[in-house]
Amino acid sequence: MSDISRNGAGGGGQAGRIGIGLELDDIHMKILEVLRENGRISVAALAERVGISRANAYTRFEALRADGAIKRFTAEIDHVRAGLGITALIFVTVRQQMWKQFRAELARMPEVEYCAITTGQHDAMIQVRVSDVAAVHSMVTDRLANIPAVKATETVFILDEVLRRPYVLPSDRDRDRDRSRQARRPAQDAEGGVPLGKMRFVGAAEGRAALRKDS
Amino acid sequence: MSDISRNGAGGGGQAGRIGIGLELDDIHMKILEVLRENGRISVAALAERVGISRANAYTRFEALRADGAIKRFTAEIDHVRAGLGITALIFVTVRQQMWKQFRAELARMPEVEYCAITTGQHDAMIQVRVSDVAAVHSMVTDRLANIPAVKATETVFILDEVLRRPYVLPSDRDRDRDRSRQARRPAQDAEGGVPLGKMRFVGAAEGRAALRKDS
DNA sequence: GTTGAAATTAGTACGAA
DNA sequence: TTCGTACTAATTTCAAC
Repeated sequence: MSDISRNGAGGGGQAGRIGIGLELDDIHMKILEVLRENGRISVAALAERVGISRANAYTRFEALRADGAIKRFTAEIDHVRAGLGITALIFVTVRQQMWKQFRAELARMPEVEYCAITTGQHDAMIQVRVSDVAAVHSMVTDRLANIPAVKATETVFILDEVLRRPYVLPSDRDRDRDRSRQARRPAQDAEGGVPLGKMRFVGAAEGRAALRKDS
Repeated sequence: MSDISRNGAGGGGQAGRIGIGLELDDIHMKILEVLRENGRISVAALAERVGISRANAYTRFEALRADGAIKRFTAEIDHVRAGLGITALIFVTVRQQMWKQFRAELARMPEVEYCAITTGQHDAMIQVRVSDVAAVHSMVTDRLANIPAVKATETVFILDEVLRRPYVLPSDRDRDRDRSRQARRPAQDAEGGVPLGKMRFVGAAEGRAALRKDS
């Protein structure tokens, strides 16, 4: 329930994969598509929606679960209704060689919903859900500041969550690419190249690349 | 499937709520707790785990769904296994009075998994999942840069996802507060106050507060 | 809000294509 | 592998308490 890095969920991609697992074909993808929208659908209904037999659906369903392609099923909760109306992002600069401690402390903070290690100015981004702004303040100044591993933080509040897709899959991209061929390419070609404003890519700070796994 | 702001998911809290809906008691919370960990559990098993009768569980389950406290059930997919090994965060500065266009364009980008409007230096943060780094580059320079509403972007890569909780609930905080009373308070009191390093809170830029809903 | 029994549906096993 | 079917177990609905 805490450390999901063993699933290779990080951006690196080459971490923690022993063997390929199963090859995912189009039908597997279709199954994932249905399941991400409706995690409680019965396997029978699932079979019908993707156009395979019930027995086949059970086999594939189990295979996807066993392989880890499906990590778990979950209910999406409305945080406001549940009493957690405030969401904040805290960008954390972590002292080198103290990641392990930082991760351990994170696990002890139930208000942390998500934490990712990033490139750029800061080392990690954590998303917290709390009941009021005071709780954010206390979270940052009392709890995070007390962790030796934490060098500095920067906090922003989330004013609105515009979009949350259950899970993005490659098939979405394909659909989009098809759309792009008809509608979007012309617009790009008309400009004769890639337009650029103030687009910044921010690389990793210092020698952090080697520290990815429990350093 | 796209705009979740009507659920009042934003940090503001006072947005979009017509009436209170149902009062959530401890048992409701327990149900949510179980369901966020195992979205496919049968209602019968759920009833047993929270210590109520099946009929009661069915009633409450339906009520939570109808009320919107449970927004949907979903399967968590391993993006790497599904072919999307790269995750990036793109911080976007949006031209004022063009939020509507920005949101519309977002909906057309299937690789965007999450988008939140934030306070601070940038106006929005979007999380994208793609198959390779080139796709991030093309996403930023070709697609985002082509949107007039986008003034500037800043991109960081996610190296590792340390933690993802299905959903944070207030009961977690309670449990934590109990733990704190025994273990954590002394440490704080011993220091005689709130310690402070380089902790920054970043407020909203310009006059963005008024623009929260479809401006 | 609970229990128990009927109706429905889900999950499993296995032979055939 | 996949499909179809028959079998068994479980879930959901609905009744009375």
